[in-house]
Parts: sequence; structure tokens; C-alpha cells
Amino acid sequence: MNELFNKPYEAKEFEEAIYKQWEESGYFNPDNLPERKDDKGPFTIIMPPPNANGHLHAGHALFITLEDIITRYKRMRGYKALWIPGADHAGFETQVVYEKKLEKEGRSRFKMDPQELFDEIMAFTLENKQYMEQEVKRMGASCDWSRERFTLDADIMKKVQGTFAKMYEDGLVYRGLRTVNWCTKHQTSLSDVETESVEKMDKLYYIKYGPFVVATVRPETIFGDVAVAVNPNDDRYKQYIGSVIEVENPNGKLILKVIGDDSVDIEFGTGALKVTPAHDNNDFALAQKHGLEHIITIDQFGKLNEKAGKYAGMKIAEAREKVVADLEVMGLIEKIEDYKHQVPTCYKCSTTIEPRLLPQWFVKMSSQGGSASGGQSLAEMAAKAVDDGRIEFIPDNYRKIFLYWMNNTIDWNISRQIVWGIPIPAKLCNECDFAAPDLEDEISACPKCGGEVRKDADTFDTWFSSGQWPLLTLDFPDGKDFKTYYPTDVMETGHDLIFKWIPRMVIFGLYLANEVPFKTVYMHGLVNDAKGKKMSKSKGNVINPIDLIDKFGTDALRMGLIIGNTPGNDTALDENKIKGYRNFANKIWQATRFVLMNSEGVDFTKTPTLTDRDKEVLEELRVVKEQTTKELDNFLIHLAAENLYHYFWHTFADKIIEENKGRLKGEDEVDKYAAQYVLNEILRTSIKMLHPLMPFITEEIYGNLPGNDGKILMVEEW
RNA sequence: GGACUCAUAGCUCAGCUGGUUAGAGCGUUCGAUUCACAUUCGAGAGGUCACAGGUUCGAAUCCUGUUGGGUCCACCA
Repeated sequence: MNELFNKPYEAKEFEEAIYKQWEESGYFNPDNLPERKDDKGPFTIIMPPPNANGHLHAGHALFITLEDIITRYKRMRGYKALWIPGADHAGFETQVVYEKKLEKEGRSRFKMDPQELFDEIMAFTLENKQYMEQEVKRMGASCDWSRERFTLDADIMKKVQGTFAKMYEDGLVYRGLRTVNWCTKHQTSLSDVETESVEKMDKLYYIKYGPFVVATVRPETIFGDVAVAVNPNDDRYKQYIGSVIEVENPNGKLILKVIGDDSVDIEFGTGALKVTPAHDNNDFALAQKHGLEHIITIDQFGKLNEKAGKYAGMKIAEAREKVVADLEVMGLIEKIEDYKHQVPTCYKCSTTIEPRLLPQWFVKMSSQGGSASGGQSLAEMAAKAVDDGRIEFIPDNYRKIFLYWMNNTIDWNISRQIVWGIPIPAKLCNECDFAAPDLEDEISACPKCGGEVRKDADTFDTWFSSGQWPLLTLDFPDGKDFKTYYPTDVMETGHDLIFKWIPRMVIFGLYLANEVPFKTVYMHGLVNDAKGKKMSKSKGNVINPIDLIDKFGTDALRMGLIIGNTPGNDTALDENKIKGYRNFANKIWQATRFVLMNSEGVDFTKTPTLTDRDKEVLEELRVVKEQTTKELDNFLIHLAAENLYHYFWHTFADKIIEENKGRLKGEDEVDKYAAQYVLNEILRTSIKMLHPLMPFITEEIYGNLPGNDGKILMVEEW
């Protein structure tokens, strides 16, 4: 027996070497897997590329564990298992992280040259990418590093830009002028999924407005008002519709149209609505419908401009206070009420979103206008793929959530006013509204008016590139991998990406490749602290997975993350729990030691003479194997892990080993061999079944089992 | 306002398509331990499965409602 077993299992002493052994074997790459009679063909998972802007957190640890379990299981079952790792430049996310760093250093991106800023963030990202990769390896990930991709690889950027141009030609991308979600801190627009509604207490001001009283929370926007809207069915006001009124404000007088629109709620406020097209999404829509002009009165920094007269230069909050005070003096405030409502905020900095009128590139999602194929919009195409079962969700309820979102989604703003991203390859005219893709930099003058053109300085929303990730990593459209491994089998990701990422991938997959990008979506929940509270830096309850690995080993951490964690639900990460699975690892170690001690020099090729009890025990093993197989096939990973844990410890170690001790010491050689045979058989099978869950210790043990010299468990048959 | 989800032992949670005395880990109580393992072993205490109805021979499990958490979505200014 190897003297390794003379002391407790110390994960630290083995894991690095084992990972190296796996890497050197080449088996992470399915093209190198040994031939098998029961070859089941390709099985593919694309790793959600971690943001290359920091270290791994507990959520990463969970998804790596889940995906690795699935990959290892499939590989052992005879699939050509491919798991492609990657790294995401994570546009806005990373820029936000980097801006915080700049802030600490007393610097600001707004005082930097864009190229200089880009280069700095690139250096920062490449450094963090390395940490991230090392940490993914420490988790035991059996992914194919030879296929690793980064979202800013040159060829990937080119393909992403090509998609943009193609969509433009198909009428699925357009340049539109409308109010967009503007973060005044980060100085960029955001898509609707990048804002977060927050409940806020505000005042609702009732302002005398000509013959009306209008209710508003934003009196500082009155200088951008162009109309008053009322419901055509409102008997109080309908006689005014179509007329022009004059209203007073602290800067003088405003001439406003009175329009009638069904969208105005008769019950709310006074039933009369002031219309500010440039600074409110609804008002913008009204203005489009009724042909009203836009008056911009607030600038990109959230300050009032010259159109606001004496309030010019003031910030929104300050201007609001002053305007109200002045209106009060003029006797134009009828009343002020407390008002609780939801306001959209930047999901990164919680700054209130300022609707801002800005031309941007949009992806046409729903059906008016352009269509993707067969007259279907992108959203309809994606909804159909889920509706008819080409894509399944685990757990199933995400299906409904997905469909609801798809049926209600709005056009997707893909322009970002940040440097960290893939440049939008487009030319914009300085004189007119001409805007078009220009991949080869061929447009030097405006084809519409002959005016000067400039390069679009914006970059793509990061989800525009990561939405194409399954295609990009598999070398769509001509690569060998694309033909072999697309569509992929499973997309495993956090439930927070149900809108940001999953729909985009479905859309691009269907639009570009005419086929769903994956068949199953497995969604995991959040990893919370031991008390079930969300981890956050400010609360100081963040658990670093690498610390836990250092303390208890990767295998223990993996078990702790999996057991008791059902798909879609949040899980609590408790150090004591991990400690328990560290003890389990040692239990496996000790049981192995015992079996090996009693197997010295035994030839296991002989047929044993089994007792009835032996047969019963082996039958029990067969049932466990059958059950585990079924559970893993159905992604019931938590059940498989818990059942194997229980079987190994409380059935195999506590009962079977104990009841065989006498036979091993006995004089009856035939009976002794039967016992040795049974114990070896159970140990060997258990180690195999445990491998996807606890890859390191099982690999180490497997090589030490009789007759296994030089074998690699990772590619053994299930 | 809408959708989704959860409510099971002191704590964290399993319990798949309904089927004999409801499970795990941790914690707790009592005991053991030179014999693979104190990162151990044995024994025990502890739950009217949120509440109220219903379906069924039978429900923690399915249906309806109520209460209380959580998450997400939504332009009522």
C-alpha cells in the first residue's frame, strides 16, 4: 500500500499535481479522448465567460462546479465532452470597476484620452484574466483551455461588428432618436435591463397651468413642456382639445397645445398631464404620436441648460427647489402631496436615470417593421423556440418568465458611450441624420448630403457580443467546431441573467445560425452567506471560495455548494458545512486505506464465491449506480451528491466494511477472497461515481487501486 | 398593479411524476474508543410538514383560498 495513506487526506498536497496531470493528458480537449465503443457523440457546454475584472466569487465557484460535474459525467458516459472556457471584457461592468479604481487614485476618466483609458483598462483586464483563469483551474474545471476565447480577441470583434452590419442590412438594426436611459454619473446610456426600479418618496406638485392644474413630480422640467394632454373622454377638459393655451412660469410665458390621448389616466392627479417630450419616456411617445417638438432643457450632466433661463447651470434637485419656490410666490402652486413611486436607477451606482433624447443604435425586437425570417420578429422567433420545446428550462418556471419578457420586450439600445468595448463600426454625418455601418472604413463623405462624416465613438453593449458567445466560441459560420458542437447541449447560468443574456443568445442563435444555441437552460440561484443573507462588500459577509479551498480542499467546497442546492433556488454557504465534506473526503481516504491494507497482493481476476449477503450488497450497489445515473441524467445533481455521500459513509463504511472485518481476518481463504472482492468492487465503483463531484481525491485514489497504475479516472467508463 | 417563488426538527435545507413509523447535515443529550479513520463510532431527544377548505382508499406532495417571507417585471405624470 502506498504510504500516502498513512496520514489524513490533505487536499493541498494533491490538487495542483492532479490538475497538471489532467491538463497534460490532453483529455480536456474532446478531440484527444480515447476511442470508445460506446461513443455517444459530442456534448457541449459553453462556460458563461467570467468578467475579467476581478477574482472569482462564490457564484463562480458554484457554476464551475455544476458545469464541471455535468461535463465530467458526460465524458465518463462516453460523450465527446467539450466545455469551452472564456473571459468577458464585460464593457460597462469593467469600466465601472476601473472608474472606482481611478477615483481612489484621485483621477477621472473624463480627463483622460480615450485611447489611454482603453489601454489602461486592457492592462488591468488582462492581469485579472490570469487570476480568474488560475482560480477556475483551482476549482478543478475540466474545460478545454486550448479553445479559450476572450470577447476582445480580434477575430471575435470583427465577427461581432459583422453581425451589426448584417442586421442593419436586414432592417433589424436602426439608428433612432428617442429618450434613452441616461446615467448622469457614468455618462452613458443603458438598456432597459440595466436599470433597476427603486421605490422613492417624492412630492407631487399641483401646478396651475392656464385653465388646468397639472400634477407633476418634476416641476423643473416645465421649460421643456410643449403640450398638456388630457383624456378625450374626460368631460372636464375635452372642450380644450385642439386649442392652444398660454401658461405662466417664472421665466415668462409658454405656448402649449392641448392634446387628447387615451393613455392619460382620468383618475390620476387632476387628469391633466404636462408633456415634456425630451425628458420623459411617455411624453416622448406622446410627442411622436401627436407630432410635437422636443425642447431639451437638461444636459448630459443633469444640469439645466440655457433654455431654462435663470435656472441654467443648476442641478436638477436644486432647480426643482427654486422653481417650486418661485411658482409658490407667483401663486401657481395649488398643493403639494407626498408621493411614493418607483424610479429607474443605474444598476451599478443607483443614480436616478435621466431620460435623455439621444440618437442611438437599436436592435428591432418586436414585430413592427423589419423581420428576421419568415415574417417573424426576433422576439417572436425566440419565444417560439421556447414555446415549442426546442429549449427547455430547469427549473421549468423560467419558461414562463422568459416568454413573458419576450412578448413584452422593447427595442434594444446597443450604443454605449464608453471606451471599454467593441467599437461600433459606423459612420455618422455631422450635417444630417445619415448613419450607417462601415466595416471597411470606406465612407468618407455623407452619401445623403455630402457633408463631413465621423466615426461613431460609441461601443457595443457588452451583451451584444456575449449574446453571440455560443456562435463565436465555436467559430461560426465555417469552423469545424461549429459543425460538430452546435447547437450546444446545456447553458448553465445564474437566474439573474434570464433577461440580460439568455434571450440575446437565443435570438442571435436563431437569427444567424437558424438553430437554437442550446437545448437546456439550467439556472442556479444565488450563493448567500451562512445565514442566507446576500453577500455584499458593504455588509462584510463575503466568503471567498479560494479561502475555503485553502482550508478544506476543492472537493469539499464543491460538495458544500451542491448538496441541498436545488436548481433555481438560492443556497447558504456555511463554513461548517464545507468542513463536514472535508471530513467526508477523509472518510473516503480512510476507507480506501482499509481496503488497500487488506488487498495486498491479491489477484482480483479470479471469480469469487459470493455469499448471499455479498450478492445482496452488490445488488444494492447496482441500485445506487442506477439511481445516480438517472439523477445525473436529469440534472438532479444535489440528489446524486447527497445519496452517494450517504451510501459511501453510512452504508459502505459503517455497515459493509464493519461486517466484513471478521472475514478478512479469518482463515477461510475462499471466504476471505470474497470479502476482499466485494469491498474492492464497491470502492472502485463508488470512486467512479464520486468523481464528477469530487474529482481530485477520487483521481488520486483511483491510480492507487489494484491494477490501475497510470490510468486516468477522468476518462474511465462510468 | 402583475408574475414567479418559498413556508418541513433549534439552524441550513432535501423529499422526482401522491402510497407503510417524514429525511440529511450542523447543533444538542448519553455513551464508546489501543483493532482504516477523534477529520471517529454507537444510541437518543427533537416536526399536528404556515393556516383553512377540497380532490382521493390514501396528501408534506395535487387544487382553491388566507397569512407571512423573497425575487422579478410594470410609463399612471
